[in-house]
Amino acid sequence: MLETNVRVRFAPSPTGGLHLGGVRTVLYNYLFAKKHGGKFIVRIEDTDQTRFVEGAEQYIFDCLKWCGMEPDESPLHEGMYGPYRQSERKASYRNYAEQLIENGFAYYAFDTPEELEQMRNTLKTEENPSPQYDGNVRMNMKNSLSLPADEVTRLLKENTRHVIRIKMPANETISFTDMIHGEVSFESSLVDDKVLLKADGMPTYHLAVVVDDYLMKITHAFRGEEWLSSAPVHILLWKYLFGLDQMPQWAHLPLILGPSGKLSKRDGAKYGFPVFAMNWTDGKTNELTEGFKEKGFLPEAFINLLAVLGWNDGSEQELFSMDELIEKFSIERVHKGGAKFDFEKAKWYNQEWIKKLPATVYKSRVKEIFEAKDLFINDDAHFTKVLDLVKDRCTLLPDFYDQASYFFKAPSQWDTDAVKPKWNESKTDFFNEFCSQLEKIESWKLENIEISFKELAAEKNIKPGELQLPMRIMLVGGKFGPAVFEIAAMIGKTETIQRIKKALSIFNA
RNA sequence: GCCGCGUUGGUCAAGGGGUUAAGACGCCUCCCUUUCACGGAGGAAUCACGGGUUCGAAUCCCGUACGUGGUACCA
Repeated sequence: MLETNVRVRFAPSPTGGLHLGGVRTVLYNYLFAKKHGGKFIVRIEDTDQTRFVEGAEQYIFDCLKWCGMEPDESPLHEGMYGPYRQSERKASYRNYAEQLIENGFAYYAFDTPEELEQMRNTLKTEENPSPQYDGNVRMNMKNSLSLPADEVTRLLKENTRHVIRIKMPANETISFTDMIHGEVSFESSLVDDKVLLKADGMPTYHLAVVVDDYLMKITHAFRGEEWLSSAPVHILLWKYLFGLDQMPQWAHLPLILGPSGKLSKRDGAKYGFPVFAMNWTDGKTNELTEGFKEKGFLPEAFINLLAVLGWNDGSEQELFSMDELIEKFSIERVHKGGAKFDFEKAKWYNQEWIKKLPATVYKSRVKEIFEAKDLFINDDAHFTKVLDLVKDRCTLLPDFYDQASYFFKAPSQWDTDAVKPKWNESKTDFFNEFCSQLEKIESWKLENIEISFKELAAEKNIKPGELQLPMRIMLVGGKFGPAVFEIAAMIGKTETIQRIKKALSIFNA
């Protein structure tokens, strides 16, 4: 393998949100490039103006940035092989298409959309619901193969709308070696004469990938498995245009599936999990599709869970940082079969990464969540301490609000059902006296509070355990959170006493 | 319909002729903790089916079923 000049590319069309499968395709490209000291290129495939969506390109770059996968070359950082948007390379494609015609590998086709539809309708049968424009029908259509030469010249001269189609050979077995699937082969007679250049002069994907991969010196082409069926067209184009020896090595990545079949935006709404990397709002319908970021995922976790959805290094390791992935990734170990996305497991990865990373890494994001709920933080160091204290209990970033807001704000509701059944006067008495004891503590530390609490409990002959739960409810409002004395130590003397007194009045009301 | 690709517990998966068929998520039980988690110890649950080949098949071959992608002047 040529390690020195590996060049891979991610080639999205700017038509909407970036979903799981897309991010994983980027990731595998990125990992492969970094592992081999190569370049990771992003090329925007915007050859279909009808599907162009405002803002979609910027959105893609935002997602890549959030994930920590910055391209070496892209429309934003042009390298030596620009431009990096296919719409801006329009001029270069036609020559290649015409070169194919000259060599007998392609032809002009003048059929109108209506004529194409008519052909499909008349040829359609139950056994063949979607007839192709292929070797069987092309001589009955309007193209430079079926029409007399002078007629073709005339049509061309009159600027008749036309496309250029590849002429699939009659009986040829087209095969290639996929880095994941191994040897894959197709019969040329079963593949249709795909359009290469559209009537508006734009190339289709088929022509554009081949030409651009060549021009951009792409060495390895990784893409979703949905492309496997059209691979024979690409192989042929490489053979006709640049030579098979120049062709990149292909890898067709397995699909990521949803709970019931293929993963769709709908699944997200239906099962309550994100499918896009980041929030995406459809410009036309104004419909918002939630992203992993906004759901409260850490990019480290998102990358990790995507990496192992269809790949593993053969060991028992489950948690990988980006650097470890770069070190250990190998395209050959990518699975052949599609994998069903499991949100429960995805959450587990996030929880693991929250535990693993120091709170300083994600503190600003948690702070934003707090602020969105009108809880403002002024002491950052203290905030970090609190987050580190409660992070074992959080799976998604918004969980921090439930797990930590009471450190900054006294509870306004109390789980009285948890205390009332066993509440009595002697306990009221205890807590009243405990408050006076607390007043006397000079060094407000966890141990001192706990000692004071236990000594008083012994004196009053009450089991400390029976008092801890009420105390917890007093301080946090519910049955959750870290050790009570830890909480008391954290919120301070005055606040602790205030909360106990307030709760006492509620419990005894 | 045709073509391509796939198929190890519910999910992600290791293993690729001889294994008690790893591990993880989820689920259940117990321990820790008089909160909730974390952590720890256990448990239930699997080689899609049918034929071959072989002393021996989850592993190799062939069928079938199922899933998935393509079958556009979309990518």
